[in-house]
Amino acid sequence: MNPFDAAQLAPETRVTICDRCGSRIAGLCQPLDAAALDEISAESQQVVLPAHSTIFREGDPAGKVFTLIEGFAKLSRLLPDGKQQVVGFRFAGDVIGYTTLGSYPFDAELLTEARICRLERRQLDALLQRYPKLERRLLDLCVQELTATQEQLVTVGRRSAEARVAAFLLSLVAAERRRGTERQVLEMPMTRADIADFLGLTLETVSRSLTAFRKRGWIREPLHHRVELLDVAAISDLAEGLASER
Amino acid sequence: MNPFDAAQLAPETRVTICDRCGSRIAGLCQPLDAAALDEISAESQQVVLPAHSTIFREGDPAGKVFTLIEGFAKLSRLLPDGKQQVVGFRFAGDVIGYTTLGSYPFDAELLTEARICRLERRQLDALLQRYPKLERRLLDLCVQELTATQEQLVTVGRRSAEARVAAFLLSLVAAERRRGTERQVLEMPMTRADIADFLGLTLETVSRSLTAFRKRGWIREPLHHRVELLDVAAISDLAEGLASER
DNA sequence: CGAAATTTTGAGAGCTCTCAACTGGGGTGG
DNA sequence: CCACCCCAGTTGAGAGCTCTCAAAATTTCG
Repeated sequence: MNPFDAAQLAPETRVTICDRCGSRIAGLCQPLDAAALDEISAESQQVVLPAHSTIFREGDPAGKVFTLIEGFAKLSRLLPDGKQQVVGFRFAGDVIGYTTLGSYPFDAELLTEARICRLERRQLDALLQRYPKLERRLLDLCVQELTATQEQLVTVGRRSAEARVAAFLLSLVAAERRRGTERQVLEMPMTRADIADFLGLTLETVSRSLTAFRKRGWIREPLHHRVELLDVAAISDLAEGLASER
Repeated sequence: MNPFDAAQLAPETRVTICDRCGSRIAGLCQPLDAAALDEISAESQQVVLPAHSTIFREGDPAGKVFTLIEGFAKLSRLLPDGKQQVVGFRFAGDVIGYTTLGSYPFDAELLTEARICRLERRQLDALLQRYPKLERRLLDLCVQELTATQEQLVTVGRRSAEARVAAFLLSLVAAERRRGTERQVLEMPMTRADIADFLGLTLETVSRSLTAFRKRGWIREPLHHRVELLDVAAISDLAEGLASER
């Protein structure tokens, strides 16, 4: 099931370099010097996986840690009754699957084809011992994730349907900015259902909200899985809960 | 405003011991040896604050880190339109206000009178350098918080009103267990409004749910701010989204 | 080109919110 | 000491937002 266990890693795809991960993006290795990068590179592997691959499932033993070099991923939890809650989307540069728990607390699936750097958890732990800066970096990333998740809790708990979708669009802009590239047309590889499961809505409600934004001239979807924000101010006001007095 | 800046700390309240924090509860100092405890004790202070004190506010410079020794606290964020989202409750043993960001990302208020251990952030950072185990401990705590917040996201995003209240009651049991003490009658110092702001509901809906549980014989509220779960199985089933086939 | 998946749109139902009134307890001031 | 007020909680009725169910339109992909 797990593509990493499938031993289908052709030598060509097993690039042994990870020192480019942190070039423009804020990856795990960012604070490391050249020597440390060499060491971590020797122990990590890069692989390219097709869209919709499963990186790991909730409950799997948390034996590996991943960094998304290129592409998009979705982290989600499943309820007993089958409903899904997306706990976050991940973008190039993000670390996925680091936990001090024994098993992963959520599913991680790719939304697009992606390049991923993977590292054995016990090798990472050894590196943490050797490079204290790395542990600090991990802590920083965890605090950021925690803050983002709390922000998402505010969105889901206290905003109207349209305000949630507006906040989601703004989070795409923030992620784009975090990656350094600031394009007009954003990539939005998630389906309406993914967005709905992230925002605590149904896919129909998400669709209606996006249609409403389009009709108001706030957004444009020039291509499938692409969106351009034409009126960021209006979208921000809506996300903040201010009536559109504009 | 901030009680810690008010310099009203009488010498009596400035106990310089923190080495009892981690006795039965899982505080920050848990992994430290006696020597380290002595050092951290010298640099931290214990204070007792009355109920409803503000520990810090969202946006305040994050200059101190707190450990709740005894009592209950509420962490919340405020939306521009005045609505509040409680991002978590904190119990004895929990660390509050550690962030790598420059300022606190939420308000922290006491629900009850509480004993708190406080430490300058820069002193903590110095300790982190000296005791790597401490940094590891902080990372563990952050991962735990993150996992709990994601679980809360599932609750708020995907469960019905009664299921959310049921999940909240179960989280009280889990917190009680985490503290080591396992009593029948749980302390529940939060108001209906606090619970509502935690669950993304209104206080009326929370009240109606609790009344329904009481009428079904699932819970009992022998005193103000106390609750006893009489039918944990039924409450669990409801929280899981299973219809009460029981 | 055809099948499957995704998205859009519609109509009605239902869950939760909003607004409101009432109750009970605790503190305060006359 | 007691009346009063304020706050927390409860309960009720109606409104509204979002969900559910359904079908059509559109896009993707084999």
